[in-house]
This record gives sequence, structure tokens and C-alpha cells, in this order.
Amino acid sequence: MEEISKESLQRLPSYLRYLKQLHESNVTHVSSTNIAERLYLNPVSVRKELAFVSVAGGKPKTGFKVVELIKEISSFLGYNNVKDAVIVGVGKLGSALIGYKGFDAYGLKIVACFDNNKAIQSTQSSDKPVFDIHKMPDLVNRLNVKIGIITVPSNSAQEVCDLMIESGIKAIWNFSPTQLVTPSNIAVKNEDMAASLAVLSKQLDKILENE
Amino acid sequence: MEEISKESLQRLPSYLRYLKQLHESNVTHVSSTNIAERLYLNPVSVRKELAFVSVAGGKPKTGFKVVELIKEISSFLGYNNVKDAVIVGVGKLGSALIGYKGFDAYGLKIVACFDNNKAIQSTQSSDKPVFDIHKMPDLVNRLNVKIGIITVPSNSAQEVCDLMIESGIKAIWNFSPTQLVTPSNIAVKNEDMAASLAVLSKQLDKILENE
DNA sequence: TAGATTGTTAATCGATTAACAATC
DNA sequence: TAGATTGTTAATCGATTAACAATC
Repeated sequence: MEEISKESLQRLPSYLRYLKQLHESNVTHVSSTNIAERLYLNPVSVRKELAFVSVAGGKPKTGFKVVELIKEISSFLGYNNVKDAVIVGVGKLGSALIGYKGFDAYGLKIVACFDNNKAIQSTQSSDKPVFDIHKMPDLVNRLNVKIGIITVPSNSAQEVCDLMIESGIKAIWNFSPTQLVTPSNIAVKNEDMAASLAVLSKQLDKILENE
Repeated sequence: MEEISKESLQRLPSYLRYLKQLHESNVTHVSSTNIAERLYLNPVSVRKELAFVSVAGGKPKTGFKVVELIKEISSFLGYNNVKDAVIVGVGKLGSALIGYKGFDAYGLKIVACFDNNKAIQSTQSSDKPVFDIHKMPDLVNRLNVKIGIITVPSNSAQEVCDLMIESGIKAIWNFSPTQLVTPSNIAVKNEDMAASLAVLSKQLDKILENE
């Protein structure tokens, strides 16, 4: 089977959010055109992507069953099976992520938090205990955790990354502004605020020019 | 002149970070090949993008002057002129963004924080004062702020967005997991964690399959 | 039946990569 | 001079959009 494109994959969560809204408003059916309009997308893209993830498919004239689509997209995105993750770096951003309730809905479960700062370890800035970083390898190994979240300052990010890989982590979600060096069999997703800001900033410039 | 692509724009900040690293290590020259290797990019992409932003250009055999490139990319990305922004929502994520020192380097200055929670307004979770949301329109107007950052829960994001637009904000950086409804003359950049996680998660699945 | 909507094939568009002459 | 590297043109690849038959 053909693979889904990265772009499509990134759009699916937004479909899901919209579908859940519809469901809460007791809307039972929706057309691809409607979804496209609401999310500012091309209707053909939406149709293709829905055709890709939906077994049931839609019916001409009536569209798709909202409940059905919610189930199918959730399952396609793997929201039903829990994915364990560890997070290293319990500063402000780390704490914010740890406290974020939304991850449950995505099937992501942060099973342990690490920081090398003794003060943070004792204060328990979140409801979860914070362990010393040296305990990470053993825990990751024992619990067979595959996802690591990095929220440490740039200068220690690579070190943390190396330790994660040594411990058996296979996917790294990197929130520190550094380009990590990793072997090719490790998945890395950089959350690059500077990149986002660059795009937003250029868009703004264009808008201001046209006024 | 032809425009730079969105993809290129997103890559430039990572070039800049690498160039600054080189500069700190007293490296004076760098080739596009070297940059490409370090950032896992195609060397032709890098050459094209550098040709686009650099007036000075590179010299065959020696490459580009690191200091020169740093200046040129910084200026291209507008890091030298300060862009004022307001942020609404001083919860955990909002506080983390407010406290983030890195924005200075990108020319982004958060000039005011807002929240409708009286408790947050008084505790000053950051070093900056937190104002009541009702004071936003006047301040945005007086200071001619164009960028608004949304870090409120989903259910109030649209409301905040509308108020920002009314106040004269033209670019919105949205950290809440909602699709905002906005007119076409407003720039919106969604920071969608679910989208990132979807990509990372599929990459991980592929890696685990091949083992 | 008429019309809205699906699903798919074909056409277009844009970004990435390959190839190569120019040059320090 | 030889070789590394630039800058650019051409070829490829993939994603988006247009067009349209099928169908409820």
C-alpha cells in the first residue's frame, strides 16, 4: 500500500479536533467540502486523505459519519494504544509539557521525568516525581520506553540525546534549539520555535506591505 | 525578485545556530557542503538558499565567511529590528514562553502579558506584570503591536483571537489546539503538538518494524 | 430525476536533486 | 595546474489542484 505523506499526517489531528467539535454539537454527518472550508484546505486533499484512512468511506450526498471518522482517524494515528515516554529537563517548558493533559488523548504517556538539578528533584514542580538523570537508562530499559522528550538547555541537549539513544530510546522529540547528531535509525522531531517565528514574521511583513 | 520558499525560510534559523557555533569555535570559513552534512540537508538546497540571502556570496574553494553569513541571515530574518508582541494566557506554557530568553535573539519582544485570572495577575508568575485581558485593546493600539501569542485553553482561544484582531493585531502565533477562524489578511501560525507527535510516532513505527 | 458528494485519474505546480560549467 | 567549491540550469520527484465519471 502507498504511504501517507508527511503533510497529510500532520493534517489528520486537525480533522480529528474538528470532528470532535461536531460530535459535541450533535452533528452526525459531514462532507469533505465542509471540513475543507472550516480548516482552510483544498477539498480534494481532504477527500484523498479521508479515503486513505477511512474503511467505511463516505456516501455521495450525505458525506461521512462523524462518529465513524473519529474512530478511524484515532485508530490510524495510534491514539488507542498508549505510547510511553520519558522527559528530561524539568524547567518551565518541561513542567508545562508534563502538566499538559492533552497528551492522554494522543495516547502519549509520560512515565518518568528527569533532571540533574537536585532542587527540582525535591520540589516536585509537577505531580510526578522527578528523578536524577542517572536513573534514566535503567528505567527506560526496564519499561521498554521508546520515546524521549528533551527540554533541557541547548548546551546539554546532545549529551541527553546520546544517553537516551544508549538507553534504547528510538524516537526523540527535541524542544531545545539545537541540531542533534543522531544515527539514521533514530527518529527525531525538532520543535523549532525560531523556524515558526520566521514564517509568521515573513507573512506579517507581506500583510503590512499590502496595506 | 523571486520569493523564498516557506521550507527554506524554516531552515535558515538552523543555519544561523550552526554558524554561531562555528564562530564560537573560532572557525572563520565554511562550505555549503559542510553545513549540509551537519544539518542533514542536501548541499544544493543549502547553496541555493545561501545564494538567495547572501549578497557577498561564497568563494570557490574557500566557501563562505562565517561572520558575514551570520550578519546576512540575521538581517534577512529581521533579527535586528525588534518586533513587539503581546501574549494572552499566563498558564504554564505561557509562563514558559514569557521566561524564554531566546526570543531576544530573534528580535521578538513580549511587551505585555494578559490573563483573565485575578490570581495570576497578582502573583506575577513571571518577572513581567500580568494585566487583565480587558486592557489589551488599548495597549496594543497605543504601542502599535502587530503580533499576538495565544496560550489560553482551547475553549477561549477563538474569543481571544477575535479580540486581538479587533485591537489591530495582524499576526497570531497560536499555541492552543484549535483551528482559529480568521480573515485572510491575518497571518496565523499554529504550533500543533499533535501534528508533530503524529509525524514522530509514524517514524517510530517504521523504525520498530525494520528491527 | 436532479443535484450534491464521493473517489479517482490527469494536469499543474513547486520543491528537491542531479549535472555541469565557472572560478578561485 | 589540479581540485574543491560555487552558482545555475535541467531533470526528477512529489504534492496539490483540476476535471469528471460514478452514485446515493
